[in-house]
Amino acid sequence: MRKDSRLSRMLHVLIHMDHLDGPATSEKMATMLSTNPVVVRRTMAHLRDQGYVASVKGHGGGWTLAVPLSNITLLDIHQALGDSSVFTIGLTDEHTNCPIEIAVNLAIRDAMEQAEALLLERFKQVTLDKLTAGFADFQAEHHEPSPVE
Amino acid sequence: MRKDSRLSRMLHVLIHMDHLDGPATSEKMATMLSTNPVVVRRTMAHLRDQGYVASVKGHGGGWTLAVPLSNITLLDIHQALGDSSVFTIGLTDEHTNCPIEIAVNLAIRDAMEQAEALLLERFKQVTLDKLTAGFADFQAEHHEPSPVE
DNA sequence: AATACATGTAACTTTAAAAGTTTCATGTAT
DNA sequence: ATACATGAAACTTTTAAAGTTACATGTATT
Repeated sequence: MRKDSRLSRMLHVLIHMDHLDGPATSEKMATMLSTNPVVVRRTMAHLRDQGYVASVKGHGGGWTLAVPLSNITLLDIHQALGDSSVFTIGLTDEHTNCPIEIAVNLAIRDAMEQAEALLLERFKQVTLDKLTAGFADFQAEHHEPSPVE
Repeated sequence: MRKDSRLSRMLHVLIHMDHLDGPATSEKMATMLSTNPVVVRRTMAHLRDQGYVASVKGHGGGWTLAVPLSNITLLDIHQALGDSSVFTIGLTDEHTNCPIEIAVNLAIRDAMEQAEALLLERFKQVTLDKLTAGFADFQAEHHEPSPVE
């Protein structure tokens, strides 16, 4: 089953973006993520729709953070990507009238809902600025002026 | 992403098997699950390998429970199916040397491990006999003698 | 105005793992 | 001998993310 690595990728680039002065192009982000610019634009579009980043077309354009990292949680990004089911485990036909099947699905669903609630709660507790808080290097480089172009 | 419905399906048939006198054939189980006998045998093979069910070839053969439902938990079956990752969320290249990517993956992995631990703990607390404990009907029918063939 | 650059988007193909299918070998009561 | 049932190999199908190709749209720069 193919894994959804969008959350991991987006968090990665968002933090890098915070270390840049100018906008980041899809091309550069794609190189950073070992992927394609179209995949980057497609995924970043979700974050733009929720107001976390902004995009500018044309020469000198690209993507910039619209909100400080301290105001963005893992949950925010997870939900911005469209909170599809986080589990590979699925239930069988939910329109069944077999009491056994209903009882089985109820038990599995209950456990999954509790686990998902915990996952989202953990995601909610972490803002993006905290992820690299342990790395003094990154905090020092943070917003350091540098020549562009 | 295609969901893994094996756990749901196997729990369903295991409980039905407990209500039967003779062995259940892959054919009958497939009909019950709206699928194919080969899919049933392939999945049931995992449970047989772990000793939860037994299979008998030839005329009058089929599948039978090898352990009482009260001795089987959801976790047992989940693990018997091969405890692959329960999340659709994946991490990016784990062999990276980018500190940001490492920090991001660490945070996501940490949350997922906690959530998975809770899921498995919930699975562990439920034995299969408890799933239909609320249905007096099923308990009454339980092991009732009935003519076969 | 022409050009180079960058996003926006449509319309595909590829990928991975469960699920589904076909076919036949093997084993076992009657 | 026969009918029945599992075991297993060797496929195809399914699903959504990922990857790709191609082009339209918009915007600084010269």
